[in-house]
Amino acid sequence: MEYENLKLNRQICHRVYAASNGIIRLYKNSLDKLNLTYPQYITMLALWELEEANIKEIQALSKIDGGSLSLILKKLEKKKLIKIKHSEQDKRKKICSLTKDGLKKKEMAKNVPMTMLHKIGNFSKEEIFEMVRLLDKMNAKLYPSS
Amino acid sequence: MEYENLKLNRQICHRVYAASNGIIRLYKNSLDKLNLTYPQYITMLALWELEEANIKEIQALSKIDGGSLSLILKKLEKKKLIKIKHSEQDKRKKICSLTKDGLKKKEMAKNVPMTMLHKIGNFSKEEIFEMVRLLDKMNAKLYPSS
DNA sequence: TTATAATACATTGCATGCAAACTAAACAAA
DNA sequence: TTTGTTTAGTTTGCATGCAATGTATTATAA
Repeated sequence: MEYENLKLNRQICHRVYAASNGIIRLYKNSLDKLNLTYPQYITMLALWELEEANIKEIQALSKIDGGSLSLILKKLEKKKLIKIKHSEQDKRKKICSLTKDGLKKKEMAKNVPMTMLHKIGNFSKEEIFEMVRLLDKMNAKLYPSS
Repeated sequence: MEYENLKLNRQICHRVYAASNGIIRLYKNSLDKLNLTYPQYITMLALWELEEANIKEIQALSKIDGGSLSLILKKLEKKKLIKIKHSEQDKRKKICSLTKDGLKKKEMAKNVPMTMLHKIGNFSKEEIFEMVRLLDKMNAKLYPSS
């Protein structure tokens, strides 16, 4: 059939799209308790890991685009979870770091990943490993820089 | 380490999120030529498949939420790709169907799926099959109704 | 039959996602 | 040094994504 490839159940892309939206929706319960949206949570994950970083570094790790990140960081600053200061060496750069509250939130978020992993399905270790491998292969193509 | 699970490279969810955004960005080139955004394209895929359907049916197949879909369908109607009429049997329902232009666009979109599949990586048939299986397992949990 | 609940959509408010345009600072070449 | 260019971030405009609210319309229970 000429149009067979256009059927939705043939689309990997649509599955990823649906999964991503579904996962974010599922996170909402846990993240509401932390007073974080999903992209804000991803940004905090990056900062909990880097501790101190400029925006470009956060962008590279979080894979959130600069425009969105700019706004997200401002909101996190307003929530007093992070501090933003200008770099002395390079005044174009801004350096983000955690506040005490931001670090405290890390403790509160400790169990979120495991909770979520269970919620998205009963995957075996092998399945998770394979899923990670396949998604990494895809993301390597989608984000050539990183 | 207590916080090891919070590292971004441990997150399946973040990989899916990054992949979804990356894929949509990648689609843009192809979809610009069709004058469709990604969600509009997904909606058209659903209608090319269903030919005629009410909003709830489109929602079930496309997995786009009702609020967004409502607006997307209006835009597709404005582009003269679809027609929207009220159901006679049940006046709450709206029936969407393709116009000639909408059907013509199907022909123009014919090769988009294959083009995109190549762009997201060199996956073997087995890898694609496994990816589909794993994503379907996840989406079954995320969209229990469908 | 009438009050009540459920259903199908529409609308609203807020938070991205993203391309494009813009600003300021650092670099590089002539 | 002066000019042109790259880099780091910001801002803007448009299109979702989504929960919550609102509105008809239909189905149901008393």
